[in-house]
Amino acid sequence: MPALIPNISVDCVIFGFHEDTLSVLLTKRVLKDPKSRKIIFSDYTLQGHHVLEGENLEQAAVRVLEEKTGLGNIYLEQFHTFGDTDRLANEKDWLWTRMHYPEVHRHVFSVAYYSLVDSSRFKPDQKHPDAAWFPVKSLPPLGFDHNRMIVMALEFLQHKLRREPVGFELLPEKFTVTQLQKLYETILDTKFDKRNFRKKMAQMPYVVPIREKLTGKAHKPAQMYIFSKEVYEKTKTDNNSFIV
Amino acid sequence: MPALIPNISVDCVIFGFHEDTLSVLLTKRVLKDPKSRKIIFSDYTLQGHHVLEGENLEQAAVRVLEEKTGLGNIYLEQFHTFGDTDRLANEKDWLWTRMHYPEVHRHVFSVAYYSLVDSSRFKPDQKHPDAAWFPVKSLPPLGFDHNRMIVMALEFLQHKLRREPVGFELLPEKFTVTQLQKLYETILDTKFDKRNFRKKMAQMPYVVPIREKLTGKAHKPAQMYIFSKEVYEKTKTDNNSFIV
DNA sequence: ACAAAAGTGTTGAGGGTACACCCATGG
DNA sequence: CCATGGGTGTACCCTCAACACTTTTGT
Repeated sequence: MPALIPNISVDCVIFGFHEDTLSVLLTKRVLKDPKSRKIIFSDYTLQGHHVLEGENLEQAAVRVLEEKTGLGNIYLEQFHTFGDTDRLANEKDWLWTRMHYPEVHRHVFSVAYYSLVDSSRFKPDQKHPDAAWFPVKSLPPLGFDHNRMIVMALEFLQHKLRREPVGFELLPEKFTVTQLQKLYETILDTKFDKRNFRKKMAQMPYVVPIREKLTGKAHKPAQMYIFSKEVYEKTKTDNNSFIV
Repeated sequence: MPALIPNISVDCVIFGFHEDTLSVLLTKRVLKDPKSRKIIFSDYTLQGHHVLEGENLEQAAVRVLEEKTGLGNIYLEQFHTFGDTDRLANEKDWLWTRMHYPEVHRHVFSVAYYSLVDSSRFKPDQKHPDAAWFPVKSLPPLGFDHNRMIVMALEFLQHKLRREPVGFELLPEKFTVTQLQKLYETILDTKFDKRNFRKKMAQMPYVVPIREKLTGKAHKPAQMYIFSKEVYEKTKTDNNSFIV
């Protein structure tokens, strides 16, 4: 493994959607006293790592995703770079950093990405025991400036969602209209009329009904759809405000 | 002056608006053979510089603007960070960099900002003889990956302009509706109906008519307006798609 | 008087919003 | 048979787009 660049890192705000809730994937961080093994503090952080020598920025983000979740081929978008000198002002963060990465500088610039994951693809278990989903609305104490990063990532996601059909990245391949509507309502923090929402969908050629229904529920089975990226690319205009 | 951080720079895409044209402020770059003083090559670059030790990112961008144009208090917005390993792949760029900043690394990460300037505030002259405005539509040969940066900056500006009233930053304090319309048409590359455009303006309480008319032209004098940031902040909603 | 840009209202079409009931299934 | 979410159509309003002529000045 090449050396890491001591003053540049990437952080990933990984969004997932479960049970009508938008969540972020966080990793538990624990600092123990090296001698007594007593826990000095513990909190959570985003998935992040320093960029390696000879590595492109985006490669670094992809690598972080892959290492921390095992997932590949994920929607990823850079949204902001954080470079204040006081990013590591909190003594806890500096202590932790020095302990784990002694070569790292005091002033680290972090390029932040957000990514959208079909959360059924990642259950925190097995090889990634410290990762867990937390609802955006009730986050645990976070290290570094990661609170600010999540808030900002959410704003970027909201803007993006209004302009382009990225919501599908958060759903399983096959989904129902109600699932999609819930997703939009949750992320944009609004309510939509069921009939009007379905009318919108009906106008989008890239939301394609398939010969399958969601059965097993104590009500009428729901028609399932897939998102066709191919149709979307062919039919999109620059005029596409997706919703609202 | 503190040492510069050898692998992090900021670049500023400075937009100005003159004579119904959107322009970018570029600086002439010349590389001469140190012995013969013969010109090896010459082209243009954006305004940029490395971040200094102990300096925040945004501070660095403000400093670059101030040093290169003498202007302060300018609209500034970060839009993307460029970090490909081959950013300095072009031999010219590497040659020039080594000559002027021997301490700089081969892999430099550049945080790019765009800024909007009332172009009447900066005429390239006096203390900044190498800076000049170039229409976005006809740029000279550019160094580094600055072409890509400008293209991307323009896309961000277009999105921003549709959502928020930032166009005023490119105009003098007092302006006419026609000037504003031309600005929107130029940046968004469309045409608007004069009457419909004026109706939109009339609905915006923060575009305030003043007791002054633009005289001296061989036609009916035009009403002048100012942009009230104060009124805007008080009346804005999250629902503000500004134009189109 | 003429050129040149400023300024001004109306109409029609389309899209968005509001709203209530029946349907198919599992338990 | 009942509870649960799935699925459907219409009427109104408001916003957006299209369109042509008069006004005021400088030369």
